[in-house]
Amino acid sequence: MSIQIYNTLTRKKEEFTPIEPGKVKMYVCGPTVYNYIHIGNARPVIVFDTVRRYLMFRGYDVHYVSNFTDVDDKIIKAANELKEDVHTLTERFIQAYFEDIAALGAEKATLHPRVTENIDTIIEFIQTLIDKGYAYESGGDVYFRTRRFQGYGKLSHQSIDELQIGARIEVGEKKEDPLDFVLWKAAKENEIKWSSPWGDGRPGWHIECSALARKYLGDTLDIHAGGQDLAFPHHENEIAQSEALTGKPFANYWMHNGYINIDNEKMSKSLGNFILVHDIIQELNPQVLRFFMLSVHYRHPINFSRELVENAAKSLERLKTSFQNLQHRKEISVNLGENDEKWLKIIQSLHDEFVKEMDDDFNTANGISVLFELAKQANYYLMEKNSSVEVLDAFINKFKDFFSVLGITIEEQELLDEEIEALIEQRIQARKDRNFTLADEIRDRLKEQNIILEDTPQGTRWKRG
RNA sequence: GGCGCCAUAGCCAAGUGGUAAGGCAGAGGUCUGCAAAACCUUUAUCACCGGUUCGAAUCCGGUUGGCGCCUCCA
Repeated sequence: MSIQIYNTLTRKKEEFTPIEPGKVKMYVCGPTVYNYIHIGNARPVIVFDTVRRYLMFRGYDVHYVSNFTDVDDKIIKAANELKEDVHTLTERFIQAYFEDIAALGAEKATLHPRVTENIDTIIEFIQTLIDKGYAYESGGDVYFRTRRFQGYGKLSHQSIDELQIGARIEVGEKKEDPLDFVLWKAAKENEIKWSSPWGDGRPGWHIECSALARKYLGDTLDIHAGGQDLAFPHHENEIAQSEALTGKPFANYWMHNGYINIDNEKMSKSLGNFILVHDIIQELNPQVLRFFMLSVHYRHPINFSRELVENAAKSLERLKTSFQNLQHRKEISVNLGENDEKWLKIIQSLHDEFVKEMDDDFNTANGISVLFELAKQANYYLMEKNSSVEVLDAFINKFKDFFSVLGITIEEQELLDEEIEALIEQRIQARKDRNFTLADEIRDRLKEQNIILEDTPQGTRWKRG
């Protein structure tokens, strides 16, 4: 079996074959760092981190590059408003970005190149496009000659003439054609700038990804990913730039995640309904947010509301409870399992099922349902009188495997302090003495300290509430 | 106008030709000193109309209702 990926380019699921066996070159468009990321930004972070984790789980060596756009109009505007210099501002939000994605359980990319640290590469890229006749300088700006590139529109499946109708034509236009887009922008007064063959200025919006992807991953990527809204024009323009330059396919597989809606409306700056990750994780477990996002297929829209997230939290709780109960049982179990073979077989079949679901275009929703099946089987197993360490470990490790692919952390239970241990012992004795009044009193007291006790045929177990 | 998406139980959500996964919530039950956790039972002819097929939630056509991109945006 092999991994199937839905490719925006062909609008089909295709078998995934990397350029170099065993190695995946993956590029994900990163944030423009002028503010904290919002939960819409968080979706590709979570989704493609999971894709990466799964590819690694399947044995691939994944080279994952994600850029920082650390200079552009919005950044300059924000810096002016805050009376902060551009670099200080972007550095601040880059650090915030790392904190946010860490909370969301996303690993850092293999590389996080910044635009401002790669100006030379970008200038060189632009110059080559000019030399090849794909770009031209005009009044200090440089533009890409869109119509010159055969195949423009192939990603978004738009014909160039239809695009022409929608294209905005600005007053004082310096373009030869409204479809042309800027590669290099001449600096206005008092703006951050770099010198170039075309005068002082800075890179345009789309060029960085083409230049950085090529510099760090080569002419052709295995996977290029980003939000659906980037497909046009951003990714379309990237293809034009890169393929005009190299004459090779820019990326073999294009992946796009769906939007997040708030109360069934698109989250957008103009509607003012966006939620910052930085804020929401103050009141909401970021792991729950991640689980919530993975419970819907990545290409489908997802609706965000407190109610739905709470629902996700309860679902996740069921899995964690099952996992914790396995661990508790292991602490007090005797190695006496009778049907080990049968249980190990069940676990193996669930593993196979998980792989099958995830192989199918990273269907995390179904992957999670396999986790629930694992929990169900684990709960059945815990109903048995005897249990073996081997089977318990097999369950525990399978939970860990699956959670690790999804990027969900199951924190180990912190040990109890001696005082509480003593109380639990005291209660066990009280129950033996059938002194239930005292037993219940102790249980209530511990509950106030957020320690929940549960009595099972194998003994008393505890968990934090 | 062009390109495209969605409509599945009270809620969320898989499933893209063989007779509806999973979770949450609800109801009833089992276990338990009580509780908790768990387990069992229970809740859908898949927006509507027509067609293709031995057979469709799944394919085709149409209708209705949502929505996205085409312009900075994950």
